[in-house]
Amino acid sequence: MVSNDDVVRTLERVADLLEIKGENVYNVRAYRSAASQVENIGEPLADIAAREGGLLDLPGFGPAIAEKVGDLLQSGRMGFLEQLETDIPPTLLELREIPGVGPRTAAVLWHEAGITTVDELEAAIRGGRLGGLPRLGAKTLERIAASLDERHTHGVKQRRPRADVEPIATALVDALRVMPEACAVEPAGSFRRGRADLGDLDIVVATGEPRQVLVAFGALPQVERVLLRGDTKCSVHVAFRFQVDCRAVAPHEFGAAMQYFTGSQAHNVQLRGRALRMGLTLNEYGVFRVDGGERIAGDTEESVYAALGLSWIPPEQRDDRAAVTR
DNA sequence: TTAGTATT
DNA sequence: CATAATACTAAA
Repeated sequence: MVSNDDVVRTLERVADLLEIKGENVYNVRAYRSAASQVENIGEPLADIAAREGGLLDLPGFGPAIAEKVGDLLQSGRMGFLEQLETDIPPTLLELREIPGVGPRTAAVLWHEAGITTVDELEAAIRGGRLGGLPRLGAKTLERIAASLDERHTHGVKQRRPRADVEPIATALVDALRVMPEACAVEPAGSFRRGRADLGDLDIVVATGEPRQVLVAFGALPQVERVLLRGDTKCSVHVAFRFQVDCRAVAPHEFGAAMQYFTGSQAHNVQLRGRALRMGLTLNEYGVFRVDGGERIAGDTEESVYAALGLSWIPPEQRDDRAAVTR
């Protein structure tokens, strides 16, 4: 019995391999989009496939993907994926998990250096035989080496249960709120959306003195290490080497910044697509008219949604099912 | 100036 | 024909 989750994982694997293969972005996107549709369906795909219209009724499913998923549901296998896996070593997918190595770099390592596994990459870097590859300069190799070291000492970066993050989030937010320069402080990201597992924590601070606030943030007692600090953002590690990003924004941009940093990514893409269809553009600084560039919203989250003709959507519902299209 | 990666 | 926008770094 092939579950919907199995289908999602298979489609995503196909997309990842196609991406390394260098397939055109729309083709890759089609598989990702089909996967995300399946994620949001409560009903077993096998039932949908069995009735009239079948899988073609699903948004994001055309004849090509419907046929391949049909194979998978019937036989538990997808010939197309198996063929891809013979063309492209699937171990390349593990390379992509190294920070700084994306699909293009994985492809270069494979084609130009015959590297298909993390171990081979490590050996090649230590042996200094990765010089002169296209787009792989000294700095980039250094960064990859550092990522590999981090992987050895601390393992692969893992998500934390919400209960682990909650106390530290509260402490950091409270500490920021005490600062006189901070006009408003709110956690954003997946934390604000109420997710159970968190990859990192985003905190947005409205302030007229970003530098002061970010320096003070980096000096808080909960902070174990400052990863980077600029004029708009300070990234740190707290306990468990959990990453927290503090973002300083101008007070009148707080609403747009909260909207952007709360996400989800899929939700932001939908909102921005809707904005374009209305002759508007949305970014983390506000809502603007495409022609003229006049700013029409962004002080508050409500104003952002209102400018797009929507009522405010609770963060918990900001996924790709939120009704923002049309 | 362009490419690639990362971020929501 | 086809889902957004921005920031940053390194390479060329």
